[in-house]
Amino acid sequence: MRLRFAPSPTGPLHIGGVRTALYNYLLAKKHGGTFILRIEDTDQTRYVPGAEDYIVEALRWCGIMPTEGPGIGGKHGPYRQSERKDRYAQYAHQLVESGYAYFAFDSEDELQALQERAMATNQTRLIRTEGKNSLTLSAEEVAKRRASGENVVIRFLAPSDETIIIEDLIKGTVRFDSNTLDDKVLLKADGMPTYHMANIVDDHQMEITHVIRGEEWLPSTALHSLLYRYLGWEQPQFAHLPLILKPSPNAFLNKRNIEHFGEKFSQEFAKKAEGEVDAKKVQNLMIQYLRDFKNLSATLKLRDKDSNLQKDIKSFLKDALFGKLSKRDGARLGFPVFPLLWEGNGTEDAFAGFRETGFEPWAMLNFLAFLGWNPGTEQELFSQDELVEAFSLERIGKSGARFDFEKGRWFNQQYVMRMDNREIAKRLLPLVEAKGYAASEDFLTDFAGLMKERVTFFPEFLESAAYFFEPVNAYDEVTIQKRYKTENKPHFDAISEQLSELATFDTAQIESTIKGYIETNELSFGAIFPMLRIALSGTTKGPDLFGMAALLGKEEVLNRLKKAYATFDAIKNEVIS
RNA sequence: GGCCCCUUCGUCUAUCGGCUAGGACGCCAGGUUUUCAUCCUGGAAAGAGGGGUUCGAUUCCCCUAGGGGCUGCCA
Repeated sequence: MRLRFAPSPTGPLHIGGVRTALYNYLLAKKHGGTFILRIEDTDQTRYVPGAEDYIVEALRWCGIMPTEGPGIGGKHGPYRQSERKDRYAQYAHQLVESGYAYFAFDSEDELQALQERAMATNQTRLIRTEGKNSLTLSAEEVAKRRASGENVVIRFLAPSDETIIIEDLIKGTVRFDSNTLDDKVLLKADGMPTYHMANIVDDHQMEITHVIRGEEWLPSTALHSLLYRYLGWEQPQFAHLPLILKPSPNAFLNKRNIEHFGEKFSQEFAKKAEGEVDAKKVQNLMIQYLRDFKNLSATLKLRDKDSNLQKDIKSFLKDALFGKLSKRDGARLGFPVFPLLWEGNGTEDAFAGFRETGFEPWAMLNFLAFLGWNPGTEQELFSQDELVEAFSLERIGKSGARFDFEKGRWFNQQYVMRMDNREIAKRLLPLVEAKGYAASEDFLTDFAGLMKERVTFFPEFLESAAYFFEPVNAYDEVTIQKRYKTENKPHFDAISEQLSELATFDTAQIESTIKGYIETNELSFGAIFPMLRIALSGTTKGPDLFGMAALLGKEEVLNRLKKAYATFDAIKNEVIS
């Protein structure tokens, strides 16, 4: 079994691509097959420097590295299509010779006119019958045009009156009427193949047995199947994955934020619109539509009585709110749609990454795996090995799955909570150093034990518990004003005193000391605990008070208590005066 | 416009003709707890509509509607 992931280096690899790579990887791994990376860079105009490196780095971070690919090696290389350029032309010409393809010489303008007319009149063969090509021109003319080196492409000659049947491993039997197929370009004027040609040749030569790819390829699979047949090659098995869709609008739209989104969308609309637009009017209309967020798709339906502006706005909102998950959605909705940060050129082209957000790679993959697949059991958390074992194509669903970032958060939280404390400590070390803090691995291990149930993403360890690494710089004044009583000051001093006398400053000792003091003096926990907590951390939120104190250490605790009580009085006095 | 795919709670989904329609995220309520979080218990929440087939349809078929994709010398 040989499977390939074949992205195009036109930008960062997005999350849908990662899922496709994952499914390919899982299936290969499960059946002892080979997982191959192939770079589909046949469009020189869309090549983006750094994109290929990004793809490889992303796969590496995810832990789903191919065993054949560019920079990796393998017997079926090279693995960049630009480096296999020579291989494609001969097959395109072979198809011409065997009558399954033809030369075409149409100019860009002619072609566009033909395509528009074809669409308007539902004809699929206009380019063939009315264009300039080796079917309509004389042999001399064709020879002359080919010799002159003018704009020549090779087009597929779609057959008539055939039914093409694809047995898709996910979608089942899919039928196409060959009369609805148009004559796709196979070999471009620059000598490069199109995706269709390159993909067939490479999959054949690389002995790919299973093509697992996004559903957007399903319509062109009829063409691919025909190409295999006409070239006399056995075709691989196909499996077309359901798409990952944008989050449901009513998952993030609510009464409070429609103004915000109205403003955001109207700015985007203005940027896209040509000519002047009445910004205020656009924004108001958008908000009006958005207000009906519970049945937006009905609201956004175009009506005859709508003005052109209304229609434009509705179309814009429909594109922005429905359909395939796109790179823009991340910035719009505040979550990453790429595995790694992509810096690009300027802010418009920069995108956040799951890695930088603090995701564990396998948590992200576990989350992505469930977007379109499920094991049929109630298990949701899978180790890498378990997922390889459980995965199968049969359990991939047919319908598109909406991206739900909240669920993604939950997956990561589960991973963090289950992670070994020392493992967390090791991962925290570089983050700690980057912040300029000093902490040992042992300290961080205990710290992880205290904090991991309170954290969703790694950076939060340091953000929500910075007080373990630096002095408390702000106290929760509201709570102090409410709960702190100056007359309890002697008690706090006495607690400090008792703590200072502890020989072993551990969680149990600290707990029994403080609790013992409260009980013997008939105080309430509520009068003491919150104040101690604020004294040590500045906030009422946080891990177990005694564990926190133990980790901080006796000296630090006594210092913090001393400093805090002085400040508490000042805060309390401020309020009174 | 044409072609193709899809349709169970807000979201991800289970169900392969017998269903009081199950689970998870999120939400709400309660409990445990020194706070927060975790954890536990409970709750609201779904089979797009219409026809068939069948003793029986969420499950099979058809139509309609809705959603999605493709329709590029992009992949």
